[in-house]
Amino acid sequence: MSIQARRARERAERERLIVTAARELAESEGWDAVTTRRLAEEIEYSQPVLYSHFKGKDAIMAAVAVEGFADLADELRAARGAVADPRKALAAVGAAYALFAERRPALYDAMFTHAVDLPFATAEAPPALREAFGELLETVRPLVRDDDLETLTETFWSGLHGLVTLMRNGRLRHADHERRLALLISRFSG
Amino acid sequence: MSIQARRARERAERERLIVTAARELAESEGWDAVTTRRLAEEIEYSQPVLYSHFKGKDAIMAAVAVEGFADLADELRAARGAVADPRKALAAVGAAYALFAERRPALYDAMFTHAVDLPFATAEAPPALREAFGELLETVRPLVRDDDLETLTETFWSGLHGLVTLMRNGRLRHADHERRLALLISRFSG
DNA sequence: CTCTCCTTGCTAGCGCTGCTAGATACGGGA
DNA sequence: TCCCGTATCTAGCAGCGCTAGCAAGGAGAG
Repeated sequence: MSIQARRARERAERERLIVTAARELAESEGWDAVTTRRLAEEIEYSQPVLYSHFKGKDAIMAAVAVEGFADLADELRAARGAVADPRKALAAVGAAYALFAERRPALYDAMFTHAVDLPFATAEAPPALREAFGELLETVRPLVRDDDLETLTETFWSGLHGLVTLMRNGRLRHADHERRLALLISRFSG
Repeated sequence: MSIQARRARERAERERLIVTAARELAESEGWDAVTTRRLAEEIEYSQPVLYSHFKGKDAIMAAVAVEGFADLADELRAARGAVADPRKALAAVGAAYALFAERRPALYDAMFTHAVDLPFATAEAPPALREAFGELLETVRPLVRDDDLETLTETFWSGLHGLVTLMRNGRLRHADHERRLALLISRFSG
């Protein structure tokens, strides 16, 4: 029994190793550099080992994305907890969100641009995803009057997501980033 | 002289053929189906011909994206022109934007998800891109007091873009799409 | 302690991708 | 009619995600 336990443990460790390697490689050289051959070399195993852990490359990226959502949730929670006033909390969380996307573009891409088949707005969504959205939800809650909390949060989130993605693709003037962010937050503070 | 003119004309026609084929193939079967071999077969020429017109596949996608921006500009202009009241115009343009993204997802992807190296918020941006943004700008203009027209337009645009992209990737509950759109517009109408 | 079996990871290769070098055929100008 | 430049094609390269089938290792039975 304990032999199987050890094997299961080692397997789990190697799975974490794969996800971590994929994430670090993507963050340092971009997702184009994350090929199955390169990834296999990085973890010092052969290619087919990857497929004994994940269905395919997409599944590895999805696993990285889930990690990303956990990180995002952490950062949003920290930002929200640091400020007492609800309006300032909204601003802090919005800024934290934008900063996350700016500092970890590859991770953000995995979370939103790739990994489309990750279940999200359903009951089967991984806990990390629900948690990240939950942080936004709790930030918006004190500011909403009616019962449209979820809808309002989704809309605010869309605003943030639009800002950071258009920004990253050079669609917006780089200089006015802070002003756009402040403007978005002000429109959702009332 | 006229021989060269004819040749140049034929060349231009074939270039249009390539872009149109790429666009139709992407819209009917998705961008994954748009391979250089498939595209060559579609236009009834060999693969290398594509490279005598465009630097690579990305350049073809960028050309499709520019066409997309022209289409988007047309639809936004029509929506804006159909309504006199500025607030209703904002709603109409916002709805037209969302409808464009919903009805032509492959085209929207080419414009925003792919074709990242397309110059946008600079002087070198293709006219179609400036025109599409200009439509949003003119829609927002009557509603703005201060001199933050560009920043406000960019922020509103980000909101729309965020809504449609998160929506398309299953990140938002499908049912409340209209309410989110209305909410975004209301926040930018005041 | 030895033998057997099963698990585990490897080598090799398939069909595809974007892209290009070199050969070929075609058509205008002398 | 011949020549030459251009335009186009055939064939192939390196790399991709993924997998079939083989070899080696350790666990369990006698």
